[in-house]
Amino acid sequence: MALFLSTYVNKLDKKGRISVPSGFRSALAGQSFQGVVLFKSQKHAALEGFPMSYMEDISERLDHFDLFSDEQDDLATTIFAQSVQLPLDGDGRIILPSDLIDFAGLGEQASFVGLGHKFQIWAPEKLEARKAEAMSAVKDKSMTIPKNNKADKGRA
Amino acid sequence: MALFLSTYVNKLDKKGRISVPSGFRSALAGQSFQGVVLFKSQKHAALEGFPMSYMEDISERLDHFDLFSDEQDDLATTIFAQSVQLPLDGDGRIILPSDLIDFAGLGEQASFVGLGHKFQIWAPEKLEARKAEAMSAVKDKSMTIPKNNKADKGRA
DNA sequence: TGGATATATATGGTATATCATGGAATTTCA
DNA sequence: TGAAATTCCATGATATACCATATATATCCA
Repeated sequence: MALFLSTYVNKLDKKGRISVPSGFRSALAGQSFQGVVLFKSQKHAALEGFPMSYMEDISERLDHFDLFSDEQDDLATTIFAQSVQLPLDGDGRIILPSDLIDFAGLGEQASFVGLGHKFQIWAPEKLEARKAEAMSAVKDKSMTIPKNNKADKGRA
Repeated sequence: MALFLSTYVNKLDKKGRISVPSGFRSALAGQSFQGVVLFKSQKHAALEGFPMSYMEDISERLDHFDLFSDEQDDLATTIFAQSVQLPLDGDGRIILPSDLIDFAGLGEQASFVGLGHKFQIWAPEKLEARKAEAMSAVKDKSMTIPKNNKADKGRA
């Protein structure tokens, strides 16, 4: 599997430890860094999750700005400074830092939400509201998915 | 790890000694010079930090200016002439020169801020405001991350 | 088809290694 | 020979690796 798909609810233990769903782990196969990168969502009380390769990609793209430019500085501070790198332990778990647990309002459980090349982590209660909201937005605005532009294929 | 990620707060002792976060040290693995290069930021009361290999990259960028042009001369003087090379000691620490400590306004603690290929060192109090500023700038100006231009690949 | 056995995943607990930090000892250089 | 810088060592806190169990899923054989 190359994509993060569907939703899984797993338990968070006292030490902040939680299993990454097996399907998500296989999406990470072949990565140089066996683990995930997380940061606080700008829009929701949730965490954004990426594979390391995606962060490296972002870093390269930021190099297209002038060094020390406002854009490079602001974007890098917003993205990289706030992100944490969490390695998988031998059993496929990660340890969530307590400030991220607080930010997302996680209790005994957390939902892993697959979103293709990235995923999110939510408190299960809050996720329900979010899903309803997303579905009604798609419906009301009759949203559709754009054509795939082949010329663009290199980077999603 | 190939990138400088997240923010770590470490202690500065009386001799100006401070631990480089372990994650940052592994980003330096494989470098010919085991240590970092620091210089004063032009925009902030903070220090800019790079691995030695990246300084060569900066040097290449300066080659885009004409030799002996004002720009090249000024930038080179600002960056290269001011930078200090700090080796890691046996325990992964560096010693900050006192003028850099004063410039950044560091007290008992200092924050290492990961920004991808580079990092910054801040007084923790000042960093909070900076992060808020960066986040609102990204939001207000609707900054986005440029697509990766493959034609550019040779030099990022 | 049914039962039994294997495989993989999620989860809980414990032992071990690493890291950050403070201080002392030794070296270097003026 | 004195001051500064570098190296070395000790320690508590924290994070990492390890092991054990349970639950579910898949496989195999009779």
